[in-house]
Amino acid sequence: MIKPYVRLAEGEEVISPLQWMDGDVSSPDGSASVPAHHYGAGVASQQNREMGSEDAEEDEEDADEGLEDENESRRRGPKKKRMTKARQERFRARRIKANARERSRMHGLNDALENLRSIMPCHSKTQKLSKIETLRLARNYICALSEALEGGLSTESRAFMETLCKGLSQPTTNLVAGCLQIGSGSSAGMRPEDRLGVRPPPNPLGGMVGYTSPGLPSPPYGTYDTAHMLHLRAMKGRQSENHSPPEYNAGSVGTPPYDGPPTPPLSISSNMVPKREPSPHYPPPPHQYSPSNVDQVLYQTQTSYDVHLEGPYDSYHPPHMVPRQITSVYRD
DNA sequence: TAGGCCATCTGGTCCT
DNA sequence: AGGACCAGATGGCCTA
Repeated sequence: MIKPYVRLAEGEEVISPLQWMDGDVSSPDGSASVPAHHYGAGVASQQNREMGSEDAEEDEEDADEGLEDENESRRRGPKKKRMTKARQERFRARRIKANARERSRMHGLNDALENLRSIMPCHSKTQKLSKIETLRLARNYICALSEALEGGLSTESRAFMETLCKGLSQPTTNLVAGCLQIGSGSSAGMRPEDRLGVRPPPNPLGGMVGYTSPGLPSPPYGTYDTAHMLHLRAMKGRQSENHSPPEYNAGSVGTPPYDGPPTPPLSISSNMVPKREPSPHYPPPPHQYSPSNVDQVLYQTQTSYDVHLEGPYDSYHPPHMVPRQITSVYRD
């Protein structure tokens, strides 16, 4: 199937769906006619409504003409300019340019997000964090590092991990936990391009082989929130040191207290321990590769989330979202 | 099939 | 007038 949205290479010409609709070109990728609606965004319908074919527009104009004249004397403000053909052309050209700019703006935004992903404590090219999770993790990372810098938190502590994982979906939490676990372990068997980038915090739990608990609470659903604990700790720290990160200053002006998404609490006891039969992807056949920490982490990430949630998934983070294409990590 | 994520188009608003 | 930014709408892709 043809992908309607393809990020163009530099210098590649952007073909507008407007041109497309006019039948100027066959399709963006040069292939045979792809329906205009493949450009999404209700483009076809919206365009028909707002710009549409010249004929449709002229007809509409004619139809509105009477009404306009009738109301013209009563209406305030500048007189609406008649949509001449020339104006339509200009409008169309402007719209096409604006679309291109918007595309490139969004690409720039995505590039920046990609840069952000690349410096996250858990970075993998094969398992991309979603935009929202990237931002949340970044925020947590900054907070965690701030606390570490200010001496209030060891990068090897559970609290660091908790701060890092606060408000993240469980799959992302698993991934982060797994990455931190790998940090002190070997990366044998990993492809360079797939290596999970592990930054400052080494294994927060002292290099345990079987990472069984990220140190997150496991209360009954809805009765406990790590944010509370962090908040309390921060409050306590502020009393003694008075230099908590802004986020934890309850009465601080500016950044409001962070209300994480309604992610169900995590289960300490079983968060990273698969409880069901191994997936067909793990352990791997010996002739393909030998199991490594990465495999275990990926396997755990794949298999743990659907058995450890104690409450309903929040609507933003169903368990399947974050570990995308995870099974393809070692496939050629 | 549902739901999340994503890219894109679009019109509105603000600014230069 | 035109560009940047934003949010809403829409439809495709992907996974469970």
